[in-house]
Amino acid sequence: MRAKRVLTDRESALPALAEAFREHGYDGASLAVLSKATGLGKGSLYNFFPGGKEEMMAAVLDDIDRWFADAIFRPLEDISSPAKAIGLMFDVVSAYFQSGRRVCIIGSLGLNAAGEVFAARVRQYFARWIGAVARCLERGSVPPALAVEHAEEAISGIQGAIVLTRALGDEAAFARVVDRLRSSLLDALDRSG
Amino acid sequence: MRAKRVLTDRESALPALAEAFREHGYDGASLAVLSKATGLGKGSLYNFFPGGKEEMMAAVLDDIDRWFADAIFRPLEDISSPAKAIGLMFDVVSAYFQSGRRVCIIGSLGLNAAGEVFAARVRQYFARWIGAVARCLERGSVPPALAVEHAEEAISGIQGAIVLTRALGDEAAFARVVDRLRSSLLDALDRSG
DNA sequence: ATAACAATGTACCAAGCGGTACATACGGGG
DNA sequence: CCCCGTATGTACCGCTTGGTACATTGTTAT
Repeated sequence: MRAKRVLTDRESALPALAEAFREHGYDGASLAVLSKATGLGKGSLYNFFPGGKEEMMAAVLDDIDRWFADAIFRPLEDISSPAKAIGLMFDVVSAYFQSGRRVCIIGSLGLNAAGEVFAARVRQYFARWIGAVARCLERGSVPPALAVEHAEEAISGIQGAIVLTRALGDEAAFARVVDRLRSSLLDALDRSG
Repeated sequence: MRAKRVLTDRESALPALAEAFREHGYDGASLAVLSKATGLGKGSLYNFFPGGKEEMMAAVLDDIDRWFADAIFRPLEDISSPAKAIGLMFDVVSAYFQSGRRVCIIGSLGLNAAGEVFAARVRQYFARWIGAVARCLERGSVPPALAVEHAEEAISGIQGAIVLTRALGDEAAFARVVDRLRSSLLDALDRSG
């Protein structure tokens, strides 16, 4: 049994790390915070992540990438009906961001200098997401240029909805904005299909 | 000459402080950063802002509030043509955020735990902005409920455009998203007027 | 039972943090 | 010209930071 020889592996610490980075940002998430969030001492943390904070954040980003690929990008390709795929995406995203209470780590990384180290990953995350949505719209006969524009509108709009919801402390605002985005994309599919 | 008796007053330090907070966030903007950004030593900084970092940020927020009231909210009320007022707002906002290169301090304050102290101001900033846009749309005969929804769409969309633009490092994305928002609001005015 | 090794807690480090104290430099009003 | 309050640089404070070192534990294979 080589695989499960350890009681705790770094994988199982990722969700707690992600939540800590989410709530405090990269700067604000001190090792004390990360230690309390995971229940792991500094010794264990540095055993699993020899590269320190930066490696922890990198692992969290990898985890998020994997999750998005599975839960968002792949369905956008696989589901035969583009309208259904888009609708599902908004549902899944709303749940993931807990109607805007939960911050998008990657989006907020791009906002200040602390995240510059991860700039390439941040860019790739958004580019992949926009690309996936645009390709899905194209499958629904939306012209390529218009598809990209709608995809940008959607991803940008979701990020804005998170900012607005956190600022107002009003989850209903998230629902309103996201529903409007959903309608806009579905309308585009209707008109083109 | 009572007014100009001092060589440097706290007012003149505000732009540099704002830029520092903008680029590094509240946590990331250490006193060393703020000192270098303003060219003032710690002595002077604490002479002007006895309350330390928190008072500096509060002063910056006051300054921003004042600027928005003058450059955004008042024109939204005063300009007789709602369509012109909305168009101007998007122009002014695009310039202010430098097509998305510049972060919205207040929006990003809401995103992590460091900004919790300022939660009330953050909420007020967004509520006022949405209110001003909504009232302007109502002046153009857009029904109240729809006006609020469009106003939310605009403010939320602008915040999202900033996030997206910073993430992609692509100012053109900001222009595309914001133009789309502008059209959406002007269309609503057209349909209702 | 024991050897080998991963996992962990603790002590420690230099550097940086926000903030304070204070002696000095400065400049306008008497 | 001097005086007094403001402005400023510097030294310093206690504390936290990210990170390291290491001795100890716990587990597993032999």
